[in-house]
Amino acid sequence: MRYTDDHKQATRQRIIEAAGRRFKQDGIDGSGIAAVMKEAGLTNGAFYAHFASKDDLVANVIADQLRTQIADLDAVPPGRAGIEAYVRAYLSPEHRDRPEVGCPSAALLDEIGRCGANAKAAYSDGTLAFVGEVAARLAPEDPQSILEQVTSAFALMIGTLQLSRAVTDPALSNQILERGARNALDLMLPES
Amino acid sequence: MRYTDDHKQATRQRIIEAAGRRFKQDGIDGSGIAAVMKEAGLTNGAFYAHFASKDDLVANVIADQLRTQIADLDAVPPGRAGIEAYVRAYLSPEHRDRPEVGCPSAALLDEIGRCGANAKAAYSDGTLAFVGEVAARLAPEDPQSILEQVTSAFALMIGTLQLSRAVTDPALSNQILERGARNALDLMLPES
DNA sequence: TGTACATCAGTGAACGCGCGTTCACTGATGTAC
DNA sequence: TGTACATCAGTGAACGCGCGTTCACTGATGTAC
Repeated sequence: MRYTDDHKQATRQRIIEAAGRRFKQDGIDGSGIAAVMKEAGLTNGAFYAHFASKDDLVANVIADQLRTQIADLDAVPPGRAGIEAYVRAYLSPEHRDRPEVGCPSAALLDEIGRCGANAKAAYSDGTLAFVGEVAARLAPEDPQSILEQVTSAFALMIGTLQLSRAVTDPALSNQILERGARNALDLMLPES
Repeated sequence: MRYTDDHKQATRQRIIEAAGRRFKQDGIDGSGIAAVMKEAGLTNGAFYAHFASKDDLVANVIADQLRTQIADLDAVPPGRAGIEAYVRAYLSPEHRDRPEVGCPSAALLDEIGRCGANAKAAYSDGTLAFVGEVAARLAPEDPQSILEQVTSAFALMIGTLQLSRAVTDPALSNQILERGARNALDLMLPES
């Protein structure tokens, strides 16, 4: 082996993360291979040493994005208070204004719906794991009982963030976020 | 005038509607001018006699899509029963499986968030008018009182439909739709 | 320890193609006489 | 009523450009002796 064992893996991961940022900022269709590679500090030719095609990259980026989103839950304090803070941060003006470092679902969900089978499978698996993890934090003894409601609340959060990004009146945008947070929490934590 | 007064207007409208279908099916970035014009039964050269640019078309398509969505409310019976049927039709497998003739928000909202000011303004105005009309049907005496909640329920409906389109397991997809419909109705019609 | 070598991650130019846009032209139309 | 004409919606080829992808090459690396 000419290079250290994980040198190539590290480069690959760097490309995946750069692509994640670009995709979330400009859309999947709106981001070219050359731009992604430049953001990763490489030239376009190196791309095909790491991925079979752009579709292959897309599926890997989606899987990685959801893995990160799940890993970020580790920083959330256990119980309801933690989830409440998480929802408020998700539906905050800061998250709205920085899609490139935000939730992949809010930035890309309709485009993912038009992607190929691999990308959709990666999204499906990742999202199921994510809502499962949230449910486990809210009801450790029986996560299954609230899984559907957590999933539905997540759909509300995604739609709310997208709507807040598309609307031109800043006051209305903030109001949409606030109402969305209240409703998402009501769906997930009914007796609160 | 060589042609009838509204001949050119009719062609323009045909292009806008063809573009609406294509955009919702393949995305805005994923739909070329040539493909749109072909769907309208024309050749690409005629495009610039009707629109200044693709951006100009996009803004007009978004405005037209929301106008249609509002006009479609006329077919909805007044009162809660009508809205209930509307929500169930919106979150139905039929709507999920035919994005090209469905809701523009569900098909395109994250892409609209990345569009220019004109497109976002068209979306913003149209959506405000749409939720206003829904609120007027639910609370004719005081639509303002439920406007925020109707908007939030619409966000839930959009996110739910997008999620149902991205998920690969059909049973899960249907379950997401059903739960989303129940929750959307709970948000809009609290005492039902 | 020092040198020649094999490896292979990354370079950068090139491929055909479809994009958004432009433009010289066509030919069906309603009007003028 | 019939013919010549001006209008202009629509045609289709072409523009430069960036796309996804390919490939001959480079040069830094760890290994062998």
